[in-house]
Amino acid sequence: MKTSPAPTTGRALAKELLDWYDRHHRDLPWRISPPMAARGVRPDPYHIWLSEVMLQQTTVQAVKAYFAKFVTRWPTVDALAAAPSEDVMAAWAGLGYYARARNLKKCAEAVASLHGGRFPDTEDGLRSLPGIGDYTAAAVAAIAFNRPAAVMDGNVERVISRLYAVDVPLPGSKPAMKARVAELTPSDRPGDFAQAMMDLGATICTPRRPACALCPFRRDCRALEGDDPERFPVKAAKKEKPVRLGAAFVAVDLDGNVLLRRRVETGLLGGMTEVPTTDWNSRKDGETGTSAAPFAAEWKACGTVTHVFTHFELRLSIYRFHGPAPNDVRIHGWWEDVANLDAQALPTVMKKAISQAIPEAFPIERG
DNA sequence: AAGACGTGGAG
DNA sequence: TCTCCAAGTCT
Repeated sequence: MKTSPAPTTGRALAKELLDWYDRHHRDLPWRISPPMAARGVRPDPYHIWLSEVMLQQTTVQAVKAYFAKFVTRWPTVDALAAAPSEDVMAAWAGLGYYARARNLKKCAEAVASLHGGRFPDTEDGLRSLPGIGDYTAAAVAAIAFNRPAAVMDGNVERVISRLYAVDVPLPGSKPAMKARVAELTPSDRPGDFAQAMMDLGATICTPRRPACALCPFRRDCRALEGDDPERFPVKAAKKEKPVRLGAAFVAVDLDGNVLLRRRVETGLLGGMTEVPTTDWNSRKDGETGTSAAPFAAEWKACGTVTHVFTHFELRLSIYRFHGPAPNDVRIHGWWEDVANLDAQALPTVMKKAISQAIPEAFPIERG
């Protein structure tokens, strides 16, 4: 039988965590580490904002290369604001959730034109910008501007739900948990506290097999006391993914150009580039045929591509055409040199479709 | 307020 | 193979 943990004040918990962070923080490209911060070095709000948007529902590992690419190409928010949208979308291609890229551009333009190139330094000011929600507003306010904002992301939800053994399922428990975070957040180093909570969730208080023996909260954690930390956070059950079917048409002309189109600005893969496809629906496989092709020709079936999106699974039948480019008025879009496909705003599912039809199109990415 | 919205890595 | 999920936001 375990004894109850000694009652620990929020202030003491915060100190435990910050001490842990000083020794075990991760070094990340956009982060000013505690030793540097102690010398008065401050983070670049542009870097913090850019990284936070990229990190929404995305792993640190995936973000690193994109972050480096963006800050090299667009070193300031003004530079990003001045960039063509197509360039930004192409640079974002592969990272997913493309509304983030559209809003990134809009936000940069707003900061450049409405705020003279400087980010607002309050939660409310940040929250009003495109693509900045509760989490990102609090994170940028705390990390970039040292405001005592309560930062709660998936990591913090996990840490808090375990620390207090929260039985109410997410997302219903969110407001109560955010109140807990607000209690704990110190006025002294709120940015480091937020980053420490997230590092703790990412490296110690992990979804599976948490390393509780190494946790600065191990003496205070109600979930550990109950002996089953993995039970938290409690979440609502998720639905199963429907399957949708469609066909994609990869046309290559005699000069080695591929027919591409731009998708509409909103919705799935909005504003990104694609090869012509049918609608994606639940009709039986093979029913589509080539009647929906962008032009009448000898389309050759060359297999299928499966791609899993967040809320459905897509099975695309791939068709290939090679021959003279038809002069067909129904074709909207453009013919792009195969050698130039890497510079296009092609989402992963479209790269898969093109690779299936013409394997030499993306030689480096073939595995 | 519940569903739309991508992708790739880990176990 | 398959399930989960990673620093959420918008409508």
